[in-house]
Amino acid sequence: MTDIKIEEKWQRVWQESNLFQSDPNNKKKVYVTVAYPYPSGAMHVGHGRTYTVPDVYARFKRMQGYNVLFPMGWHVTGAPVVGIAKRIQRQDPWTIDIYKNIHKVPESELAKFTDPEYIVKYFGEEYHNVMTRMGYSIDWRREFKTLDPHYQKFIEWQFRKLKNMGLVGIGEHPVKYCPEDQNPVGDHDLLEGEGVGINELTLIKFELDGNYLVAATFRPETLFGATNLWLNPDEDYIKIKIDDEKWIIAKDAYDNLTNQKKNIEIEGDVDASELVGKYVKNPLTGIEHIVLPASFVDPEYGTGVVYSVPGHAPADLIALQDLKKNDELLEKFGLVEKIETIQPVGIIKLKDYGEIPAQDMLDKFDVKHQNDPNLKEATNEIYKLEHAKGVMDEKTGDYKGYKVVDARDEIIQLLLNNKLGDILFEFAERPVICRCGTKCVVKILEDQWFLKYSDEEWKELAYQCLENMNIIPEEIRANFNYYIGWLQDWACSRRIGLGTKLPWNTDWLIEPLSDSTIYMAYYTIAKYMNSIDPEDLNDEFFDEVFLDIKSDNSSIKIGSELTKQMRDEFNYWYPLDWRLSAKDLVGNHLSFHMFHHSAIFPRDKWPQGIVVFGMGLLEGNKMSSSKGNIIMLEDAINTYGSDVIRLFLMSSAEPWQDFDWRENEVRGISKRMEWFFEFARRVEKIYGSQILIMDHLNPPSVEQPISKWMIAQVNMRIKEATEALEGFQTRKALQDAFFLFKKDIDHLFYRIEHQSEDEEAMKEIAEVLVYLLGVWIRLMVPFVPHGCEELWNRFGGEGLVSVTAWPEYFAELVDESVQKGEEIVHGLSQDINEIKKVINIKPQKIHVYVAPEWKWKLFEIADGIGKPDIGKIMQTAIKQNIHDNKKEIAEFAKKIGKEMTKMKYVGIIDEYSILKDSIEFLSGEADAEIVVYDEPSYDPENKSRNAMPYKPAIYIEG
RNA sequence: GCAGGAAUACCCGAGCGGUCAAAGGGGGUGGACUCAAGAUCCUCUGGCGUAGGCCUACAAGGGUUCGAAUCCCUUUUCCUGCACCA
Repeated sequence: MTDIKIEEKWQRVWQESNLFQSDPNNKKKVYVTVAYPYPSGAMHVGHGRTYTVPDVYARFKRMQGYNVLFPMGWHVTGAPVVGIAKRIQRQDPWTIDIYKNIHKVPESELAKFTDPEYIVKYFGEEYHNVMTRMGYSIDWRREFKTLDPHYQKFIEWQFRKLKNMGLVGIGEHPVKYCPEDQNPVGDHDLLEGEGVGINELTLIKFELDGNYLVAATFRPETLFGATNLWLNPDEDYIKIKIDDEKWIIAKDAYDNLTNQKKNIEIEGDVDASELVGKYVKNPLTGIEHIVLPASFVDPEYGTGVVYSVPGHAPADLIALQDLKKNDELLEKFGLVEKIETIQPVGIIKLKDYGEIPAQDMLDKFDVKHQNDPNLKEATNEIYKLEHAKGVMDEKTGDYKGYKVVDARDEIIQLLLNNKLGDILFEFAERPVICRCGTKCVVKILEDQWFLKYSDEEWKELAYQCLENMNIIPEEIRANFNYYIGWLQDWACSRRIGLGTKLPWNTDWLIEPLSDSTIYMAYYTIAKYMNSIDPEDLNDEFFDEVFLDIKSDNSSIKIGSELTKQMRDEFNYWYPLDWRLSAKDLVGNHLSFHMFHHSAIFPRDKWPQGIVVFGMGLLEGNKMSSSKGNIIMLEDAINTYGSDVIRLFLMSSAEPWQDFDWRENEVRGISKRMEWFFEFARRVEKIYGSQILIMDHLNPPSVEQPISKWMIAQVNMRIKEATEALEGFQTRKALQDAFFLFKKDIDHLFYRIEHQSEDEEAMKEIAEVLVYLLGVWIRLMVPFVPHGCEELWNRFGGEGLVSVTAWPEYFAELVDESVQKGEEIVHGLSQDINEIKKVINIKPQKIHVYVAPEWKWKLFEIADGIGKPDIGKIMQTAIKQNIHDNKKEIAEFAKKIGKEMTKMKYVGIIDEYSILKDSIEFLSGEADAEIVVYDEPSYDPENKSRNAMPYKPAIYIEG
């Protein structure tokens, strides 16, 4: 690893020389941002990856000569730390344990964590420190917190703007809610019921003596097939007064209802048994239905009142059948005669099913009784089928021929318009339990403010924004398209948490995903804010800076010179070139990013590109701080040094893929990096005197094939790595710039081992090595900045390598025939070894024959034809009269048919001299004398006929 | 359920019509070096083979093509998101 002292030294040098403070100038700019962190805990290695990627890119672009802006801020708005502070306050052992042992917060600091703002301040500073220790090239002058008053002015401006454009609305909204905490809850607040959705049920009012038995249903269209109501006589029911109506519902259903309806009062208990046997009126058909007892009715679900459609609901049908068999119960409620007349009614036609589809489902799933577990599946199946394919039949009057979905929508409207029904929200699954242990309910929040992402014109702008963006990886584009279409109105106001107040209604806070959509614009002027009174930041000011909207000078309180400077700076950096964020933010943050930019800014300021991150794993398992399955970045730095961590994180997966932190592989990377530094020492030794790297930035001119080969490889690696980095492919870039580069060098050393005493040859090699070293240091700077800075300094590099030019790539040096030549030598050596292994003899002498000229010609002909068309190859060859022996041509042409597709033809190569040149190496490898022939003057077994271009023939003498 | 994506050798992963028995890393094997361990370097890591070859392979099945891990269809399995958590 790079010594931590050395890393710190360079970090100091960078900061002191203001290397990463970027201001507008004449150069071309690149502006890259990554999602600012929500600092509610310490930074772990997953965060390390997230912030290293933009740093690598920023460093790369800086070396290419761009003026690069890479800023950072802290997203401290939101509710989580409020909850954390509360839990710390009440000494919750689980929370205290995590903060003490996982986040390593000292006791004295922990005491202050009862203040949520202190928590984000504490971890904001910790992030800043760790980011500095990681060597990130951030312009810290632009650092801010989202609670800074200046930023809040910016957010207020943004929201007023959106509201004036008619893109903010007000309405009702159902949420998961904890009655104990009196707060909406998110998935992370739950002990149980994560990811459970909220369904919308229709309430149907069945009149009974001036009261209503109110049933909840997903399928109001089945009202036409209703035969009776179900109550559970074992449960408690109550009468409530709601507005002017009296409803009868289960007692357990009250909690949910009371959070969704206004003006509710409990009037008293109702004995369900007394209702059994009475008749209620169907609000849609006017038909009277009897109330019957059923044990399957769950008093907590819906209203605890169910209307029965035995024709289409398997549960109702089986319950009815059970009841008919239950003489005891029938006796008890005096239902014996009344029940006889109740028969299922089919009202929805379904292909391949009979008159009573519910019966078919009972049979299909073999449901035995109303508490049978298979019942749920039967219900789901028929629901899906009828929803998708069902058609209303003649018993449904006006709705005859309607598709189920359409009939349902119309019936809901009809019921609501005539006050015959209502809406109730309910969890799709239960239980949903808050961390405090309380059962959650669905609550309707009123006066909820929305961002109207459903607005068609706004969507259109977002689509256009997307269309002109670079998306990495490109496959994610389809997701964006989908999400932009799918997004509905987004509740953007909250009661709880830290944040900016809604400017027109200060009872509400702006929700955190909504206050972080265009803040990249704010970075461009953030460095000016120290000298500005936030109260002077009015809308006219922001309009002028960000939108070039001029207003009369009197309304802007900032000096016109300064205002202009900020406007120019914004116009210089914007549009944003790259936005980096996590994969799970595609459907919200990143999409909002496009929505808001496209609404507020003119087209030339719309964002240009997005890079999406994958997740982090630890030894194959998901990282999770709550489960303690996590490695803190600071600990990792102390163990390995930040260069190793950067190199590991960038090489183990591409940014958008999941990476896996494996201790074993991190150690492997550490060794590899050591090799890199060791290489520098080796070069120094071979070179023999002080290296002045500035004199070797360009490739030396060389004679030996192996030197030429090495220089070709280096330039190829430069090209590949550069292209990879342009597309944020850090892993591929490192494959080329590091792993394959190292392999090439290994090969070089291996190949020249035998000539280490040859002074003349080694002099040339030394030149090559010093050139290699200079290239390699520069290629590695974005990944391993500290170590490279140190090497650059040691070998007389001018200035800081962090701002030295990226290595140049010389296309003309990537000579395919040079590369092919080395491939031939290597391939020959492998072939010899393979034959040795197969024939199992100790060779005395190995004879090598290169292909005669006519074979090369034939190869060229075949290459020109392009297809393995033997006939055509033959014809052309004979016409050109390349060889006398037609039989040999035929034989060889056949061989070519097979071989030509297997190798890349790069033209004629002087194999003879290449092999001659490599005899020492080859005989060392084969452990035998090697003789190379351009004519087969000695060939007792006629092996020379096997010779092919790029594949010399071999004869091994035992 | 809806939407998007993925399936490659012991593991992670590259490859996206011929140069593929398939890059690179990890792990394993044998060897060099060493008193030894470690580190480092080299070899091998589907099967068979007394001449560089052959056979079987890239989830399964089918198809297009002179030729498919790569293109098309079907099936199976897995992952991610689905709204108020940033």
